[in-house]
Amino acid sequence: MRTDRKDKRRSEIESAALEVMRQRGYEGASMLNIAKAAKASNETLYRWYGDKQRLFLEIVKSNAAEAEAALDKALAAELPPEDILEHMCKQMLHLLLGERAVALNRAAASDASGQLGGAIAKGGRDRVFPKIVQLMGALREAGKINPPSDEQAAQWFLQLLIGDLQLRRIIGTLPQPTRTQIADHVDLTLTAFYRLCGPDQTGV
Amino acid sequence: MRTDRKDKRRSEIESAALEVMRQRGYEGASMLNIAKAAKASNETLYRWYGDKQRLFLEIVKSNAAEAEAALDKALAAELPPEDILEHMCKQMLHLLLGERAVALNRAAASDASGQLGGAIAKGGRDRVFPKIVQLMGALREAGKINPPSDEQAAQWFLQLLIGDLQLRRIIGTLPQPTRTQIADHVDLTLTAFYRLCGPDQTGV
DNA sequence: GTAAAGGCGTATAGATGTGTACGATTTTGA
DNA sequence: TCAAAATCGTACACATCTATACGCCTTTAC
Repeated sequence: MRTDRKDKRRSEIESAALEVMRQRGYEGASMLNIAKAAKASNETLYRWYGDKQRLFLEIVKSNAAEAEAALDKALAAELPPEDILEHMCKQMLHLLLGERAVALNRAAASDASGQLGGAIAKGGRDRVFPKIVQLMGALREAGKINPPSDEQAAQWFLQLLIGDLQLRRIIGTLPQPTRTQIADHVDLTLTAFYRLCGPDQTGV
Repeated sequence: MRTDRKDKRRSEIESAALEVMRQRGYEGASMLNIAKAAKASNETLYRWYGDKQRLFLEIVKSNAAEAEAALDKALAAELPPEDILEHMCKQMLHLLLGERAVALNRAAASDASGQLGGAIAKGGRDRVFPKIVQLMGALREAGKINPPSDEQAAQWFLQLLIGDLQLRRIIGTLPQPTRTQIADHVDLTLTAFYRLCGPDQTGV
């Protein structure tokens, strides 16, 4: 199989895995079910991935790579930092509350070994947080915020942005938000964030 | 079996179920494994609960009842509302980041039907949120905060308090916090919260 | 063009889970 | 005390999953 065809096949299989997982949960996403859904042989799945855990590990990794690229693109834009922040808010909410991330987090919650969770953290929060700290530094230097520290600002920002939304998505009590809902939530978040970290704070 | 013995047995079985779930995940927590751990017969488990999902539904319900009672007790204390708030912070963090709640949320994340998640929300957030709104009202009347609305204050409060801590616990990348860590986080949360909603806000 | 490699579909052995059944033992209730 | 009910331990039929194997067919490499 040529490299590009093989890459395409891998991504098809991984999409199928996520789709089965979405419909039947991590438990129901057996290698057999995934193979059927992808019209692949389970022998191929075992040859390529070894076992179910490593299959999902691969998915986590490629998902993290995509997400990081999207964020980097937003961060590299030639815009004032407050516009970048707003843009990043929307992107992160779409990413974190979308079907893929939700499915992967569910898989991680189902995985008693903690390997999937570790991979998600390593490819996700651990990579993203420093970038947000940097962005906070840029905002501070632009006089937009005046937080106790950039790290503290980043932490508050993330808490206000995500809060328990992701968890509620994962346990299935919150539907995927529409673009409008995301925009509204971003407005609220930014209002609160600038109120909390704005430069016009008394007693800082 | 006398009622009190039966209640005790039920709670033993439910504890065993959570312990097996903690060690082997929702997938590994089969009725057989739970029965072995509880030294019960699987016939008894099926007679009492019907199936695995309903077993965990029962656990969710009894856990929610306990949690609500604890919160009510804190809320009913004869203290100024800001002391009640601080007390409630600690209690909620202990509750939400403790082994029981984490295990149940993992189970809900593994449950494709969404029933467990629904039960958790119904017994948890849906009940707790109005109480926090009420507490926010008391804080506002006491002149401690001046938020856009009590609901908004409650939402910001919850976001600042919990943020992504619960999710990180659930995917296994955050250990159970110590009492000291919880106290520190409560301090930070309250600082941020009063900064965000305090009465000395400009431009409210 | 042809041989090698690899995927597909199916088959398989072994392990495990679900839900039920049944005798032996214990507990309950009168 | 004694009969009824319930639990325990074990067994069972049935289904499913894991991981591997093999023949068939397509794709790749030379």
